[in-house]
Amino acid sequence: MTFAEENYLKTIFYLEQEATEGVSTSAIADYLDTRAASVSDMLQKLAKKELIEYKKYYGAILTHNGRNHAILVIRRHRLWETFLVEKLHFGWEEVHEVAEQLEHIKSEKLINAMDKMLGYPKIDPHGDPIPDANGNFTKIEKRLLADCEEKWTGTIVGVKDTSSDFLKILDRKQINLGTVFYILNKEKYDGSIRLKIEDESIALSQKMASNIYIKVISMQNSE
Amino acid sequence: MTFAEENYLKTIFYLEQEATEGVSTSAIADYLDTRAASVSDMLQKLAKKELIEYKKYYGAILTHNGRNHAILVIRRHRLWETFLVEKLHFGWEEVHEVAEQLEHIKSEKLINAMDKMLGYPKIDPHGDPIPDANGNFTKIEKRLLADCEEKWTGTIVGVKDTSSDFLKILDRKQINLGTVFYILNKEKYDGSIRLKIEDESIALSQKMASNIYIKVISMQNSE
DNA sequence: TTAAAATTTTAGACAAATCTAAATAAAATA
DNA sequence: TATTTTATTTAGATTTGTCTAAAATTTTAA
Repeated sequence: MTFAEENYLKTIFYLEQEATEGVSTSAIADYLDTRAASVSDMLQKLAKKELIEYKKYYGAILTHNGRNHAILVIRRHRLWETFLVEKLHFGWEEVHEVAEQLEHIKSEKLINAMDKMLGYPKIDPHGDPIPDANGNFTKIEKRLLADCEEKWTGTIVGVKDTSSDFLKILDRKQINLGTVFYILNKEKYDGSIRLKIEDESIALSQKMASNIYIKVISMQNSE
Repeated sequence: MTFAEENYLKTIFYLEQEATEGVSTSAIADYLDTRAASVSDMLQKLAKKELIEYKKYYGAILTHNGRNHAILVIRRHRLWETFLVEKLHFGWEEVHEVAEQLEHIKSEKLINAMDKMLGYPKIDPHGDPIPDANGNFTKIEKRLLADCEEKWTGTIVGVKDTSSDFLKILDRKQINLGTVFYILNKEKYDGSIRLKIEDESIALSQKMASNIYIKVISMQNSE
């Protein structure tokens, strides 16, 4: 399996989650910053290897084999990201480029040993789930912070309002991509929410909470 | 810089140490298990990039640039090997294949962080020196075990006599490539040597000691 | 429902790295 | 020194992954 093939499988896996039908040639081309013609060639190659099902002009979906391999590449990527942040103290922005290279290193023994060293983490520094050695992982749906309940634990994955004003407020409150929070309290009266982030208590209005995407880590009282 | 180019530079670096003149096409082809024609092509490419000096039918030598890059690749390789053995508890045989892949990961920050995490090691698990961030390393000369003294620590790097009979004896005594030993005692009378290997005491005749190449790790009493 | 626009595929080309087979140069030897 | 052997290079082909330009198909819209 070449680097290029692995990158295509990983991309198709991502895009499949949002697509209703097959993943289109142009969606892949956009994502990988390549030309539709190149994608078309590769899809036929992957289809011949039975890693995807592919009908011309219809798009691609992963086969059982293809999905397994895509999940393996994602497992490698997310474990390396975790290693870089936890053990080598890389910042959020710095990990992606390096993990894009490391995710193609072929050694089952290596990746399972990394997993063990890191204590079998379930979530990577961005809040995305890490597949285990059998390829199982809990799918985490992103939702608005405003739709969460008291005592949940989650991680910030994005914003709806991308205005500089809003981002500045988040910055000031130390809310970044990947920040893990615990919901101390949700006020029924006005929908305002109080979070605990790194042992500090932070208040957010309903309006702010409606503009922050999060992924739920736990819906139980983990304190 | 592609993987292939880096592998050629690394190979030329190794072979230069033994060659008197330029490194020959066929020596590189042998080492990389490839064809002379392929090597010839690549040498011209590397010469055009000013990574080697190359005269037809004469062989190659590294330029300043080429040498620096070769040393960087070797630094990466040996740091990864050290990581695999020290942190992930890989065996001697298992590290090489994986390190061959990892040595091509491009990130200065990554490799320097690994170096720091490992405590800036000077020698890899095979007893080979690890270049520092500036490319400096102490060249370790291989010598015969028979020419060593009491209380030295070293590592096995090769044999002079490659007969199956001799190798069987070494196997039985648990002496392998990479084995680290401490010289407990050297008998002046007959030149016989007693080693400590993994807390076991092993006796070798002068004849055997004259057929084993080692690298000195320490000439001080490290016990 | 037919014409225009957008998407997708095919055809042909290219760079990288390899190969085999043939040509050429260097080294060894008679 | 002339000839044979060995080593090296060149020529031409192949695979992988990409590209541009052109052809084919699907979608959109008049």
